[in-house]
Amino acid sequence: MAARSYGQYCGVTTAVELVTERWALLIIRDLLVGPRRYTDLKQGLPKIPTNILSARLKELQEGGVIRRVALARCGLVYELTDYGRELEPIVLALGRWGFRSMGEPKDDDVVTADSLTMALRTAFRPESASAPLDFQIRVGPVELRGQVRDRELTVVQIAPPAPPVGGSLPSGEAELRFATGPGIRHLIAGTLTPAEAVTQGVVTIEKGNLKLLGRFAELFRIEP
Amino acid sequence: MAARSYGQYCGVTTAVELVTERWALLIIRDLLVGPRRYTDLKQGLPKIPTNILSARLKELQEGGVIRRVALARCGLVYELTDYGRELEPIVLALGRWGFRSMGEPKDDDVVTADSLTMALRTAFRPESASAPLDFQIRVGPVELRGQVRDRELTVVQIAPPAPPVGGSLPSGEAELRFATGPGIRHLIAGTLTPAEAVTQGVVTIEKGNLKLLGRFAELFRIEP
DNA sequence: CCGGATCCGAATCGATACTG
DNA sequence: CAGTATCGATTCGGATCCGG
Repeated sequence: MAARSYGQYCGVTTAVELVTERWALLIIRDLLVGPRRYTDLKQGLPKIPTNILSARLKELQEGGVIRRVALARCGLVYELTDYGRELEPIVLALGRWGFRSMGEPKDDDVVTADSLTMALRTAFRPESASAPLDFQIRVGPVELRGQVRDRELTVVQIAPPAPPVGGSLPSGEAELRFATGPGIRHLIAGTLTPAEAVTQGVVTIEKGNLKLLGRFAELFRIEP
Repeated sequence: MAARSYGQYCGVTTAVELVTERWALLIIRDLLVGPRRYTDLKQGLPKIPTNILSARLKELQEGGVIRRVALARCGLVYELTDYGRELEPIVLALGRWGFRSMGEPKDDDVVTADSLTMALRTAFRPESASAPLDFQIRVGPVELRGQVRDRELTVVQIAPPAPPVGGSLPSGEAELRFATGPGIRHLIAGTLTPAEAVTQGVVTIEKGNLKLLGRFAELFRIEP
């Protein structure tokens, strides 16, 4: 199992050995949203083979990046250690960087709740978040509730059938609710105005108006 | 060749597909120091198979991360594109993060000029660099000249036999010159004082004094 | 259903040899 | 110098199976 060594004594190399093996950073991405059980991770990473998931979880534990915790009569969860959580700015920066290389999605590409949550976090610009905003975004079956307060973003995942586990839904209704798809990236990139996004069907406003969508587009942006 | 897809439409996933395949980030690390020819990369990454180096260089070009440039009658070099250079803060952050997990070096671990250059960059703290410093550090056969001016660090590699290619050596002599080994990480981590490092043989001062080594230790630090 | 372990074919990687 | 070619060693992917 021991990762084949790169044979260098160097911090970058050590980090690379710890977290860049196949699937490892995506596991970390999902754990940055919150603790997850084995099955959650498997669902959030539909294409990961179970033996690889097992192996990575084991390696990440040995590396001190994640921890396996038994919840009181609620099963097991994996969560990031403090050390692992320090990867957050790195993963967010990678997401921002990679965003600019996203082409069109392939046919079987999926958007998961965790990946969309992290995508919102990567695109969030605190410096533009002087005013609060409550919104709800839906991409396929994934629905998220976002709340911006005091230049901070909170995202809660809305489970399709049951109410959310753990965290409580922010009280009150979202001012803005919209459905969208892959084309949302043009709004985030600034290559489509909110008005264009709506007229071209990239975004469908279910509640609220263009002005609120404009606020959203100011808050979440990754420029080239 | 085609990297097996992770099947997710997400910026983090895109970045992971572009730069986390085996050896890719180490190639990028070395190119962050400067343009390198194929043979330079091969020497700086002694354990990389040549077919993998070829494959990665090809993939990174296709991803727009690096570029292949023909130098006027001087052969070919690979260099980062502007897009690729934006990975610099990410690689530096990864190096800082990984530093804290570096144990003792394995027997066949090497320290290369490029890895040591980047290590200095990862550990450099501009906020502590109010005063200038000229130093020269040697680890095994690798010798580097560092210059701190206006809270900025410049590192030049000193080739063992011939004078450095391209950049010119900073004029004047270094105030501080020392030889060291893997144990230097204890000085960087702050778990060894400069005095202890010298008395324990971790650092051998060849020119300058303990006070100057103390300045070095303030400038280059990664705390737990 | 949760949390994996096992097995096996396919793809990738590593080491070496070789070439324009 | 700048890579290709080859081939055995590893790892990955997909499916199945198992204990609680």
